[in-house]
Amino acid sequence: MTERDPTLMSGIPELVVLRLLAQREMYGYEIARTLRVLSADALSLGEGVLYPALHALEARGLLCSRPRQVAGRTRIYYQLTSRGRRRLERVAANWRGMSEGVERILGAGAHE
Amino acid sequence: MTERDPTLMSGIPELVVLRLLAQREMYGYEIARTLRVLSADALSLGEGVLYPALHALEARGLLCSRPRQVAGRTRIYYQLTSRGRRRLERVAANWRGMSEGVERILGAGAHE
DNA sequence: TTCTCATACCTTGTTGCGCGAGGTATAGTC
DNA sequence: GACTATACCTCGCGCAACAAGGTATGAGAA
Repeated sequence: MTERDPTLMSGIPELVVLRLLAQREMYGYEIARTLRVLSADALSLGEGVLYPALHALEARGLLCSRPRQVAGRTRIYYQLTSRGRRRLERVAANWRGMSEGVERILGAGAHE
Repeated sequence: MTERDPTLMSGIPELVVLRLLAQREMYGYEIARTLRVLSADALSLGEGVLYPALHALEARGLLCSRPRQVAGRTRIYYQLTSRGRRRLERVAANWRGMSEGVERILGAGAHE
């Protein structure tokens, strides 16, 4: 199955989740917290976004998970698969292209 | 009626259209062309995106339009209203926040 | 004890947006 | 007479983001 592109927009949850997990294994709640901290609240994925996203990503074979008991609580740790790593490169490149495009539009007209 | 935020994502068509029209009056086909050129094809809104977007923006009072006959063809020129101008500031600020957030995530981990 | 807060997971339903695929019409060129 | 560029439009699909809800544990305060 060929991986579809997010055509143009969005896919930010996918992008940032893949990016964080590219560094180290993390569990859902931790991802949410890290995202909030790193982005200074500019990016805060609600749990209604995050968890479904994680499940979808795993179903697509981009992540794999394993549960772990820590202090009586269940955490589900996710890590990137090799497919996930390749996917990250794609969506990151995509983001950059789009982002630069927008910046050019926003910056245009300086020569008025 | 209070203007809703695009919560987190997207709204790029709205953003770039408002931004272009902030500079000068333009018609739909011209907007599409300009977008393609300025962004070096990174941003190309299909007509199935652009025209509905223009209509929606006008319906929300952010644009106003006037038809003009040029060389036997009808062009519909759009320009920003003052509400549109205010809206542009909002969505542009929004974009920057979001964009910087993403960049921080993408750039994170350099200290590994 | 009970209350509340932080941790940690989850699902359901709605909505709106981006998009592809189509459709109309004129002007000019080959 | 066909083809391209200009110039507008609509319908309908799919999906992703979101809000709002739900479960359960552990720790500390009241």
